[in-house]
Amino acid sequence: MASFISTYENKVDRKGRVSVPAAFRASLGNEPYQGVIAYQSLIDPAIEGIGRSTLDELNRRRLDQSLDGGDFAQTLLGRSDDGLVETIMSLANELPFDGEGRIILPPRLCEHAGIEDRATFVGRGTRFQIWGPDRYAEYQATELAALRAKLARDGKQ
Amino acid sequence: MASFISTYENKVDRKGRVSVPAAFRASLGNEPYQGVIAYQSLIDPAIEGIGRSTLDELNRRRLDQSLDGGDFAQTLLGRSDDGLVETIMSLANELPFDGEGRIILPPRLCEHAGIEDRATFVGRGTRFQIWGPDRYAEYQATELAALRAKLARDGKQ
DNA sequence: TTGACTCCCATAATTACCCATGATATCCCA
DNA sequence: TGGGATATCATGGGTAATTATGGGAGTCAA
Repeated sequence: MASFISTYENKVDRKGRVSVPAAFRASLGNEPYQGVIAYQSLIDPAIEGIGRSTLDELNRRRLDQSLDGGDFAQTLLGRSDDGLVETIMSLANELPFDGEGRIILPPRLCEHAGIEDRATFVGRGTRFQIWGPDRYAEYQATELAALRAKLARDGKQ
Repeated sequence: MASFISTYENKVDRKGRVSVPAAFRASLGNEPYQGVIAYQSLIDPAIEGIGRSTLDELNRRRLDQSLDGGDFAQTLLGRSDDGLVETIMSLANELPFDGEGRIILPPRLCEHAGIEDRATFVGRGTRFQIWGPDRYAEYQATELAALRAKLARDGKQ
């Protein structure tokens, strides 16, 4: 089970390459395919990252579900739900590691996240995110303040 | 498990050929038959695509289901459901790859999807779609807006 | 012959693979 | 415990392979 924790800031070089933090790579472990799946967050101005095996498992279960359920029309025409999974699939990119554990961030994703020459990798447990460093600093400050306020409120009751 | 992800826009040349994105071809993997199964979507103005093995798996399960039910007439004469799957089978085309991984889109399908000189391949996980680029841009914008609205609503609760 | 299609080759751009470096962290042994 | 030797990591650049795309020669049927 992949567990992504901590935060790392790495450089994006002229070819658009970034090193995925070694700890994250280790967390992806012995997956036969070496790389990550990345897609734009629909909530934050950031990139979401997961392991390839997580994606395959998700698709396998979806296919089994429709076939086992005898819902063959769904297998052929899709749209089992609100379309969230299918939309993510269309937005997702397969980013293989090079020999040094780097990936190339597609321009579309960099634009969405406001990433230029530096990228912040943020562990989120089962997934991770990639942010533009400035935006992330700002976001994190807000997030922490909100959480502290919430805890203070709950503590008083 | 074949996982079709990401979105690619490729040219349709004068002979009607389009390159199937290399990532999709890799996803079809070592299937003995090199090519794709394509049929018109009954929901979207687009072409649906799956691998040969997915089609075979689907039909095998349909056969199992009717045989297990002891409904041999159905096995031989058909019409197990509302006819939807059987209609799709009649609409489906087997499109082989040429040496460079291209396919030729049948005129009927191009018409249905509004494809002329460019085609957008959209990964949908277990299947993929082929759209006319303009129509897809429009469709995706709507789809994303709806999802964001839904996520924002759910988040507030 | 005229199309329609398949196979083969050419090319430009992009991407993957290889090796090199400095910095940091880790190990090992006195 | 100290300090040199050894890995590991992030980073940079050059070269080879792959991809998307275009066109021509050959094949088959009408």
